[in-house]
Amino acid sequence: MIRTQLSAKPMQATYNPKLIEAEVQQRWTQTRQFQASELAGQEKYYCLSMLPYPSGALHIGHVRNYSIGDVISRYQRMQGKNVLQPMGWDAFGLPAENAAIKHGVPPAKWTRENIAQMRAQLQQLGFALDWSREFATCDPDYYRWEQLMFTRLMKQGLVYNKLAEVNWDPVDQTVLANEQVVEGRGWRSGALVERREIPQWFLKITAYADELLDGLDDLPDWPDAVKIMQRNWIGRSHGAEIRFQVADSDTMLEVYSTRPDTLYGATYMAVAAQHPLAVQAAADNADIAAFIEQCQRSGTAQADLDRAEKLGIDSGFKAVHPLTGKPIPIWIANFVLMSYGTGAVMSVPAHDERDHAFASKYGLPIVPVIQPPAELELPADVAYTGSGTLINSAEFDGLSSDQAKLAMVQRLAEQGLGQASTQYRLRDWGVSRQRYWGCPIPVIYCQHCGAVPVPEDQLPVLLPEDVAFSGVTSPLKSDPAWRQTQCPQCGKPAERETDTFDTFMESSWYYARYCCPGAQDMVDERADYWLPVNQYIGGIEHAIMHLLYFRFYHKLLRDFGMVHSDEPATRLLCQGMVVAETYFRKQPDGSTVWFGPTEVEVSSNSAGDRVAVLLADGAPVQIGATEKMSKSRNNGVNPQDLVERYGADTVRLFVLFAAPPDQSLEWSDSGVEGAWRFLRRIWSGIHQHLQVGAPAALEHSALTPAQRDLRRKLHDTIAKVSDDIERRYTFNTAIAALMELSNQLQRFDDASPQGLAVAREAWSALVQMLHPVTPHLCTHLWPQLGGHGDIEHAGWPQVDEQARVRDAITVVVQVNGKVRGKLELAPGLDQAATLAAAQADQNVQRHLQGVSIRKIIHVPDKLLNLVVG
RNA sequence: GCCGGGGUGGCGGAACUGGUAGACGCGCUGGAUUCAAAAUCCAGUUUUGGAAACAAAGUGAGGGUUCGAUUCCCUCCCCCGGCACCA
Repeated sequence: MIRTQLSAKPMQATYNPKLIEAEVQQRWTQTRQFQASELAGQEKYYCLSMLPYPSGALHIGHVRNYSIGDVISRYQRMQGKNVLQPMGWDAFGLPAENAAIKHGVPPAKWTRENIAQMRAQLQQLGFALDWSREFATCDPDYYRWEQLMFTRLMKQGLVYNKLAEVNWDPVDQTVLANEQVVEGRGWRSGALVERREIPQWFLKITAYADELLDGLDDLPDWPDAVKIMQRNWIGRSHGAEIRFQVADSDTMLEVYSTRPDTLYGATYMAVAAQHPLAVQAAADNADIAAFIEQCQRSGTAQADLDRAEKLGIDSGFKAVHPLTGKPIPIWIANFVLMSYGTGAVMSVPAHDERDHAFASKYGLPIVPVIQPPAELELPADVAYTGSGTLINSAEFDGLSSDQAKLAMVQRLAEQGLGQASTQYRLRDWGVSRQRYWGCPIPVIYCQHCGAVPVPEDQLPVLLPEDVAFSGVTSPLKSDPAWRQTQCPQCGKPAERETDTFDTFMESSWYYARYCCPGAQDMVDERADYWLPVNQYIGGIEHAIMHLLYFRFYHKLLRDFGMVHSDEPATRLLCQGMVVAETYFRKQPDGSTVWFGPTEVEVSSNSAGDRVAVLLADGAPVQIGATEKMSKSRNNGVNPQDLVERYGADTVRLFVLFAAPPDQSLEWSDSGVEGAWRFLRRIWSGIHQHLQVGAPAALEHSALTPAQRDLRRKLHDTIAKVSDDIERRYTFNTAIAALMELSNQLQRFDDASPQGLAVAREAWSALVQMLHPVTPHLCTHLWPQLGGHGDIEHAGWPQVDEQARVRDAITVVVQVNGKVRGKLELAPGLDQAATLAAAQADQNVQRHLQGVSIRKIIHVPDKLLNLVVG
């Protein structure tokens, strides 16, 4: 018999995770257990968890994400697959700049120290990661390829520059992220934020809108919620472009509408404050000028704009209705955005809620043109937004909405005033950020040649790392030596682009780079072995933006011939967030300081309200919303304390057991004790089992009923756990099933040779099934139970269907839908036999007295419902 | 505001395809063990009535479909995520 290093030692009576976890992890490192290579003869399985932002310390949300990935990876490995599970760092981004401001540490140094700390924490948790492929997105050897890609996209015409709005802090003279705008004010200065237009780079994701939308149909193993959200985000709609002439002028006002059938109901137009007509109107009208200025005074966040009061002012201009020829007023409105479509809309207050509210407020006419179906009863003074029959629409009266849409578009086309059009809600991807800690955008501005991509042989454009960072101006912008260069085309002095990329750029292609560490191009042929990703796992908060950019980038890589599939990941699991309460104090300067859950104590006051005090000074802090754990809210729970107290296996087991992965989890560590007790019971149960003696060979025909019961439980459990892990992703119910098996196994007290054989089969399978969840413990126990070799390569327990056959099943008897009895019956009984058994039951008899059975519903082997009266 | 998800015992959750509501775990109560405590083990634990058998109510609120609804439909309330510069 081959004895492994671990089995040579006698088993200790008590479970000591510290000892065995360190020992097992050391062995994994020595044998490079999880280093993956491209093995042609073996089926590959690429399991990828979203890469973390190195915020400084792992929080429970990370543990949840990576524990899920690790269970799937280890399960697939036990199924015989060649598994790749890599890890890296999404290392650029705002928090490093914030830390630099707060603590005076250069972002690069802060980031790299955080990475070292978090890597150590991940290793302590025992995830089966291939560390040989690790990288940080701030490594020049990573971002150089992203710069190369961008210059290639420029040459392909998939990149362009245009003016776009940003949040401008007029006091700090800096651009703010939406997150840095709090109630309309700059988070540090407290100044009212303004919208300001600056030139920015865009990627033409809209060129792929149709493919991104239609491709969702080819992703059966992505959650519906994600696909629906992406569909709505892309927002393909079919409608018409309609041109309204501005009265007494040659100017045409072009609008897009999905409801050309309501054209006769258009009683006014609305244009954005930045629209040329608005600017023109403001030139000789102080009120309009003041209104336009007022419109500038808000941030750019869409949610805030939607919630803001809808305001407008008459521009004084009139538009000519394209079909009636009548003049209608043109208003300037704060809810129309220049960056959307044409910056102008036609308003049909009778059939659009927002237009209705606006028209009511400003006394604009409301003309109904769609008659709702007769059976619909509608409250008065409300917009009817459905379809119906046309009225008040001249010769179009009587047509249905659908017919009218076609007819109106045809008429407009004949008159040269419009045509059918398909539009998308999706906007091109703005990738410019006015920040220091990001990937430099590889563009040189030349007075003669314009914006020129940095030639490939001059890449990467390195980000200087040893800088002093004040937080107001980017070191790139303030360093003339870095900025100044020569134009690659004409050789004359020129300036570098000082903006950096949106960090979504880095996280859009990292999955491909993991496949080919050290490749001398963006990716190489090894990507063809590993891609697409078999299982992608990450937070539901990434359902739209990251996952859309990720899909988009894959299509770009495909069109450059670098990958050969249409979608980056075939299966997706979105875990719910781990959320926790937040605690804060407002500073006199208007800023907010956030405190972590370990820094405060929460209790109830005499009025029964929850109050919190800061432990450090005993003074109260405010209790904020319950939100996802984040650096900015400081509400992350560090798993380190739990790992030190209970070991990694207990922590992994508990986060998986606490809730199904797709549900959000409000953090509380009560219950960790239960996970810990369970592992201790497994340990002591096996210890006792080994003490009793050696098991005989299993003889199926010689088993007692109790022995058969245990085997049935075991094989039911194998079937359930396999299904829960592989198909349902409900690790919580898989663990519950293993607990049930363990409970029955501990009660099974049978020292006979066959009893020990059945117990040994069950303990061994239990340890195998638990291995993906608590790998250290199971790796250690496997050889004790006589398992050969690595548990990773021992396969997955097989279901013995014979063992699952039952000779009796519970059938529920209902009378009028209420449970009145439970019968233990042989399987496969027909309705008559089941009814006979039910009528023999005393309690059922009681409920059948004095009534007659009117109807019988029989679900074989499950239920008998007697409808009586 | 718009899009997506959720709401079940004291708590986390289970019930997978319309068929036993509350698996599993935490907590709590009682008991065993102990000089004592911790740990461990055993029993109980949705609410109400009852010694029990059993009965009634019960899955955010209200309504509907059905022999039967946590599950399907409608209206509403609350919570969470996203909304294009947090990642």
